[in-house]
Amino acid sequence: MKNSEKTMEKIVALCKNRGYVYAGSEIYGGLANSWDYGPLGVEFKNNVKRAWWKKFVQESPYNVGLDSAILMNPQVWVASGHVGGFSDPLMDCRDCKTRHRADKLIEDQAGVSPEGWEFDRMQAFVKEHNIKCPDCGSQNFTDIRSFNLMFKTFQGVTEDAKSQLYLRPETAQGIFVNFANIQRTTRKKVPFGVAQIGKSFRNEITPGNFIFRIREFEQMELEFFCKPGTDLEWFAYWRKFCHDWLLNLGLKDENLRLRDHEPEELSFYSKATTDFEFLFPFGWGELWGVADRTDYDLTQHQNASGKSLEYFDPETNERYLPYVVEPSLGADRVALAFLCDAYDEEVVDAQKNDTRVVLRLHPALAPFKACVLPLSKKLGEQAGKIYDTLRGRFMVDYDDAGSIGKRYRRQDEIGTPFCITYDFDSETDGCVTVRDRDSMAQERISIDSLLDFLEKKTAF
RNA sequence: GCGGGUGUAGUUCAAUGGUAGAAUGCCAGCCUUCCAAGCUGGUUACGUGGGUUCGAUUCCCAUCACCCGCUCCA
Repeated sequence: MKNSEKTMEKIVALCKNRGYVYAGSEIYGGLANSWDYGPLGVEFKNNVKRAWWKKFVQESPYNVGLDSAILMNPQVWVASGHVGGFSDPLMDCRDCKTRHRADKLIEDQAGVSPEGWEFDRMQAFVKEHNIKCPDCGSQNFTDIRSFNLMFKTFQGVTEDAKSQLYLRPETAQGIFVNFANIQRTTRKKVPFGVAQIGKSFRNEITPGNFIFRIREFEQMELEFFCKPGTDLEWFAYWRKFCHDWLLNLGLKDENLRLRDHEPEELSFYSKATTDFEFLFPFGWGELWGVADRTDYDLTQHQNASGKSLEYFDPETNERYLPYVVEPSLGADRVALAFLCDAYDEEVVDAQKNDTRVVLRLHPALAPFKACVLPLSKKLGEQAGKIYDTLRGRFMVDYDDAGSIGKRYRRQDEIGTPFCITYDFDSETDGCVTVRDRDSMAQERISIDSLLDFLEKKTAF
């Protein structure tokens, strides 16, 4: 099908109807932009995470894993810059109803950098210098409001300010504060990396687009520590590594673009950044940010904590703060990208207006690797034995309801790569028919070789 | 959060100031020897809370959610 025929409505509907993703808290009227992964969704997302972990940790000679706490000492967020800098000064134009960042308007129109200013000062400046709405020219702005993107919560049963904490807005800081622990205990030498998968929370001003921008989301981050001066080489290395990972899992290159940030676009801590963007039905959206963060984070934490985070290089007898290359991927986003990329409607018979919906997921990502189908309900007992055997090693489904064609279609729609049909000859010849989701080709193979077959076909 | 629109079975759509119908899906049974078959039966809805009214799914208000813009960046 054409990209233009793919719509979010279709994909969201499939997700809801088949048990990939449901609206959160639905029986209570829902909760804005919260989504629950259903039985199929959790398998799928786990497969995405597993595929990432395998490439970035298990198979990597450089990297080790970590699972740090969501709640951290609040000083972490002061040092990282999130408490001060993670809130945007926003004001709305009362006339044309557009929203703007006050600091950007000041910079654009007055040529003054308001970095570090209090909101009151910015607001006074906007009035004094006749800053205008860039859309309609009006000066009729609302007051500047602060939108701190961090979720606040409390530790302990009393809700006083002393025990106020934040839910982490990124997993990266858990890695930075553990840098010395990990280096010492693993005896890793620079260059090495620390990978982490976990939930993060941001009070996004405007979430939306299904699971693309949600307030509670999951990140898959790698912080790769290297010697200063080698950082740009490693940046290029990980940029390609990430690209290959996406392509090997079947993401179409034509729906992907790598956008290198212009120098003026770079974050204050970053020396180089590449955004991996995917062409969603709603447009290009960022999937993966690969950034050279220099020694910004380790410097901040070393200064704020007073603990040395320097690395001693035994080969050169030097001490230095490593530079960091950070490929940071949104798990929900990349899962959505795989879903959108895989979604297909194939016309089977144009005259009968017959189309089948196929989710062409990489077999390693598909929730079910196979579905066992008895050709007739009378064959249920024997087919059930095959199902029991396969279940021990793979996520497999079983379906005996309806015609065989209908059952194939059901599996196509949820992305199951193989259907295994037990028929009236199976008892005598010890073979079953394996039907391929994408080609619809059928192959007769022996029951004994099914495990090996699936092992080979669904590996990543 | 602001402005505009929407809200009836799982889904797609009806009707109505006197409590709702269809198609499809789903479940069960019969039938069926490899690509949405057929027959029979069954299941399921007025987002939530107020108000007006003898009575509201229908009118009004609020709230919640969704869609489109503003904003963002994993």
